Amino acid sequence: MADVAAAAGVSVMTVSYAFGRPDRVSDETRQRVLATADALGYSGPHRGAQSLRRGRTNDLAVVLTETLAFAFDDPHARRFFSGIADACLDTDTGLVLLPNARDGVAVHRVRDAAVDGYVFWTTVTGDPALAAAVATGRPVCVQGGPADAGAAVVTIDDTAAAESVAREGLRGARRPMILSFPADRGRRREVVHGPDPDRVAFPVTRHRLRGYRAAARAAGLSWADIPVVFGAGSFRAEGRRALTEYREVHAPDAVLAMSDELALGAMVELGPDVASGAVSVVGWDDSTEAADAGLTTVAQSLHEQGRIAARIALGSEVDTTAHWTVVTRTSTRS
Amino acid sequence: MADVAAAAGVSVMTVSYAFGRPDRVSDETRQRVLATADALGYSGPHRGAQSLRRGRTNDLAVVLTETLAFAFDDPHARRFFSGIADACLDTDTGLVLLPNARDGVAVHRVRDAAVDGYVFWTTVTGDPALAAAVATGRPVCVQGGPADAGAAVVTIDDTAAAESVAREGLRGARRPMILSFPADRGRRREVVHGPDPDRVAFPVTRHRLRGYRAAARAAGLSWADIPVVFGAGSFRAEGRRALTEYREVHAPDAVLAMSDELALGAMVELGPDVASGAVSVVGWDDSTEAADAGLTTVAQSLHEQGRIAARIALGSEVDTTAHWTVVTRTSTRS
DNA sequence: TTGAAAGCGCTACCAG
DNA sequence: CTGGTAGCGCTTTCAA
Repeated sequence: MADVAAAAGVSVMTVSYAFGRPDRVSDETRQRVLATADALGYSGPHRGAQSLRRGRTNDLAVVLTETLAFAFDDPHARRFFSGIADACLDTDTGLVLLPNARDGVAVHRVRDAAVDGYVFWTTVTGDPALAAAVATGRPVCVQGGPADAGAAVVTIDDTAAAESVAREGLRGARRPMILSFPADRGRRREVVHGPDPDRVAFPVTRHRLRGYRAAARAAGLSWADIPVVFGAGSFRAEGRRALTEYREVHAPDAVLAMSDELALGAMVELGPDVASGAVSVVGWDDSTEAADAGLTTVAQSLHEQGRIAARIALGSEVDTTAHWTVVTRTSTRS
Repeated sequence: MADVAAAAGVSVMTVSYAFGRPDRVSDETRQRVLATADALGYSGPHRGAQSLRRGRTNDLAVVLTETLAFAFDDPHARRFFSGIADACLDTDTGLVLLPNARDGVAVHRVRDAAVDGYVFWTTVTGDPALAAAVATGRPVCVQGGPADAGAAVVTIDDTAAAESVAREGLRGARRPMILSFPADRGRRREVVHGPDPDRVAFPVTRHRLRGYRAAARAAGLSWADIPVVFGAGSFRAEGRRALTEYREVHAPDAVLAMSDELALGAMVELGPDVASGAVSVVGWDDSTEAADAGLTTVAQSLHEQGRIAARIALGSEVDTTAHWTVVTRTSTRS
C-alpha cells in the first residue's frame, strides 16, 4: 500500500480511502490510485492486517465434533452447513472449518482460531471445545443443544412438534408404542411404560417424550400404559428390532418414532399393516426415504437453522427458534 | 501480552518466548509467566497478529466450484476433503472453505482470503477463481486437472491405470465396447469407432482412451473396430442406455467403462451374461456399489490425493502423482 | 478532500 | 537467558 501511495504521489491514507471509503476521496484521485495499484499488481488491502486493526476477522468457525468426512456423511448436517455457507456468502464472511481429530477437537485450535464467532454441530454436554469457544468471549451458537451456559442454541420447539406429530399418529389409536432415542449416555436398550420425561438425561429425548405424553393424554390415553422402547441409537435396525422383540407382547396400532430411520425400521416389520391403516406410524426428520415410504413425519429446515446459527455467531440478535411442520402422508390414518 | 508482561514483571519478549520458544526462557520464568497469563485470562498469542508479523496465516483455502452442500454430496469429494482435513490436522493448519455462490466463486473472496495456499476441487479450464488464486502468488493445487499454468495438479496416471484395467477387461475379448465420458463440453452423445484420443478435449477422457487403446492393441485387437460410446455424463442411466441402444448392432463381449456408474448401468442391461463370463465389465472409481456388484475397477485414494494437495498448497515439495490399483473382481474373466 | 501520527498484537533481530 | 527496537499492513482519530 505504501508503494502504491508513493507511485501515485499520495499518502497512504488516500490509498486506504480509495479502497475502503470511496466517498471520502475525490473521484479523480481515486481513479488514479486504483490505476496505479493495478499497474503495481496490488489487489487491495491485506485481510490479515485489516482484521488486526479493525479487531474483526470476518471469518466464522464451524466446529465439527467429528471427522470431516464423517460429519458430512450426514445429509442433515450437509443442509445445516449449507445454510451456514449461504449466510456467510451473504455477509461476505469466510468459513473456517475446525474438524475433529481422532480424539476430539483440539481445544487450542478452537481457542486460537482467528474468527468472529463459532457454530457447533451436535455437541455433547460438557464438550471442552465448546467451553473453550465460550471462553474466548466471542458469540457461540450450537445446533440442537445442549444449552451450555454462554452459548446460544438454535433449534425447533421439540415438545410442540412432538405433540403435533403425535396427534396425527394417535388418531384412532388405543395401543400406541413409542420408539425412542436413548435416554442417556448409557444407551441401554429397555422398555419402560410411561417413563417420566423429566428424568431423561438427553434433552432431545426428554422434550419429545413430553410432547408425546401431552398428545397421548389429549387423546384420552393413559401414559402409564404406553410402552416406550429406548433404543441404542437412531438406526433402522433398531426400529425393526423393537418391533420384532416387542410386538407379540404389545401389538401396537400406532408407532411414534423419534426418527425416520426408526420409523422405517418399524415399517419393515409392520409390512402391509401400515398400508391397510391397521397401524399408524410417524417419524421425524422428513428424510427422502420417509417421503418415498409415505411416512408422516416432522420436517424442520436445517438449512434455515444453519443460516440462523451463522447470524447468531456473527453477532446478530436473531430469534433462535426455527420453524417446523408436520408432513402428513399415508402412514397415518386420517 | 503487554499486560501479562507487566504483571509478571518481565518484558513483552519474555512472554512471547514463554509461549512460542519455551527453550529460550528459563523454566522458572516460563512457569511464572504462564501462571500470570492464566490468572489474567490471557490464553496465548493472538493468531491474527502472529500471522501479520510472520507473514504466514497457517490457514489453507479449499475452493469448491459448487455449492457447499452440493460439493459434499459427492462421496469422492468427501474423501478428498477428508484427506485435506487430515493433512491440516497434522500440520496444525486451519481449513477455510470458499464455496460457490449461485454464480461462481466470487473472485474477490479467493483473492482476499487470508490463507497460505489454495486447493481446488473440479475446476473447469479457464476458471477465473483459479486464475485469481494463482495471481496471489501463493501455491495452488488442483485435483484431477486441468493443468492451468501456475497450479500444481494432483492426480493419478490415468493412461497407465486405464491400460491396466483394460488388460483385465479385455482378457479373452474379441468384440469390446467402450463407455466413455463426454469428449468435450458439447457433451454430445455419439458412437465413434476407434476415435483418435489426441483429438478429445477433456483431459481425463483423453488419457483414459489412450490407455484403453494401448491395452486393445496389446491384446491384438484393432482399435479402429472398437466402438466408443461417448455419453452425456457419468450416470448409470447413461451406461444402460448405451447398451440398450447399441447392443443389437454390436454385441460386446467386454465393456470398458470410465466410471463405476456407467459400468453398473451396463451391467443392469447385461444381466446374467456378466455372471456367466460371457461379457466382462470394468469400471473406474471403486465405489461401494462397485464392490457390492463384484465389479473390477480402478481404485484411487482420493484421501491420499487430498493429503498431497494440501501439502502442496502449504508449500511442500511433494510428488503429485498419486497411487492407483486395479481391483479385480468377478465381473471379469480370469 | 487529504494527510500525519499512533497503534492493533505480535515476533525477528540483535544487544546485553 | 532476557530485553529493546523496529515494523508486519492497515485504519482510526484528529488536524490541516
